Amino acid sequence: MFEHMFVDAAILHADLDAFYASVEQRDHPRLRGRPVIVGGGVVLACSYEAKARGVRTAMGGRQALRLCPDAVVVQPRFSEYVAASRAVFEVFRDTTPVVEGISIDEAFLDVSGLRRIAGPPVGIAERLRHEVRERVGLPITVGVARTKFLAKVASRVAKPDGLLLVPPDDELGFLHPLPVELLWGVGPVTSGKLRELRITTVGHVARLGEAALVSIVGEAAGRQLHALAHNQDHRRVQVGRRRGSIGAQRALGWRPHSPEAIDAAAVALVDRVTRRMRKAGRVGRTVVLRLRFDDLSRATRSRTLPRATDGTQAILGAVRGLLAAAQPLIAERGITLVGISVSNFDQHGGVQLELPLDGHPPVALDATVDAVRDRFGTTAINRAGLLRDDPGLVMPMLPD
DNA sequence: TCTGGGGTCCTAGGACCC
DNA sequence: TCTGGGGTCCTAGGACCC
Repeated sequence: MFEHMFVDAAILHADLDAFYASVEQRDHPRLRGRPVIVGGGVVLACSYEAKARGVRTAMGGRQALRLCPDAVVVQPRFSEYVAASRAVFEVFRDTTPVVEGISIDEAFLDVSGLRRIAGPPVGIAERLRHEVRERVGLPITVGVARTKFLAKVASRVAKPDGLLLVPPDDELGFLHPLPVELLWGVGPVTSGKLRELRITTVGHVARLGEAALVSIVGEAAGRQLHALAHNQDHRRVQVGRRRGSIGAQRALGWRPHSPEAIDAAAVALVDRVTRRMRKAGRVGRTVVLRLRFDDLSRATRSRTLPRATDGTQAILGAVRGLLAAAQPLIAERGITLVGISVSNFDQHGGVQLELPLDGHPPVALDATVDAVRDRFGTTAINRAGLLRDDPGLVMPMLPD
């Protein structure tokens, strides 16, 4: 009985292929079939024709053109990408209400409950790919599996423009031969550590004890790697997760910068971030200043305010204080990038529900709370309170 | 003319509290 | 003379992800 529930679980990981570059190829037929690089100074995205020549995201534009001299370089059009993303997410939500967006071009979909009305998951995935192609004109790869992790790995293996089901009866057979780099949380550093120890496949990781892994990569990462390598992943697809920070940054280039120029950049960043906060209805307490220097070293300086705010002046004040404190560092190393972010969000800038008491039995209240959780994430509501003197019921959104 | 612009999560030490 | 156990919050840094 219980087993049955897990066997039936079906998760889709849907991931647009070379997203920005595909939008450009869609909108400009002359780019189709050609190596396309989006972004000049640095490669923001590249088409599969460019990838085949060794071009990679985040690569310097110079190096990219050396590898692929006939590439077409186009300037990014972010508003077009946002519009395309919205259209794709509409297709996702037409497929199932349980959609967890991961980024502009990627989401998990839980289709477990849809078998009766929509058929087996692979069919749903096929139709999803078809719909995205028809309605938005973009190629998308879908991984289908019983867990998030397997679905994500499947889409990576199936790229580009593919579909792959991890058969529930041979998950380990699929997983263990794969390179360790496909495990979540294994980047260049961890990969290096593991490869030095001749641990190159997921199967090798699975043969290690948890304690050994923890001693190599640390507590949390070690536990996670151990679990994933043993195909344990109980995370659910979460609807409506809210982000925990809002930030902006700007590269300044290599020439020296006067304090006034740095301050002007900071003012612009604070303005951008606080506008986004007000639009999103978020107020935050922790302000982080991020710096990068001539020698590529980095530093962060942070300050936590006594109360949450989205006010330009309050946050600018904090940023200026942090900048002043970092002045010796800036003078010594030379600054090439400045960024800020605000986190530690309070919720009462967000959502407040007021319900009349009359005719609202606890069941209706629960349903409302669940609806808000679905919309704003499971941590959006942490306490519900009854205010006696108030004509209605007020549920403040409090932090954990 | 050597690297963008977003984010998440974890670790570790210090201050402080019970 | 010698040192427990548990917790929270803040700061700084780092790894990783898209």
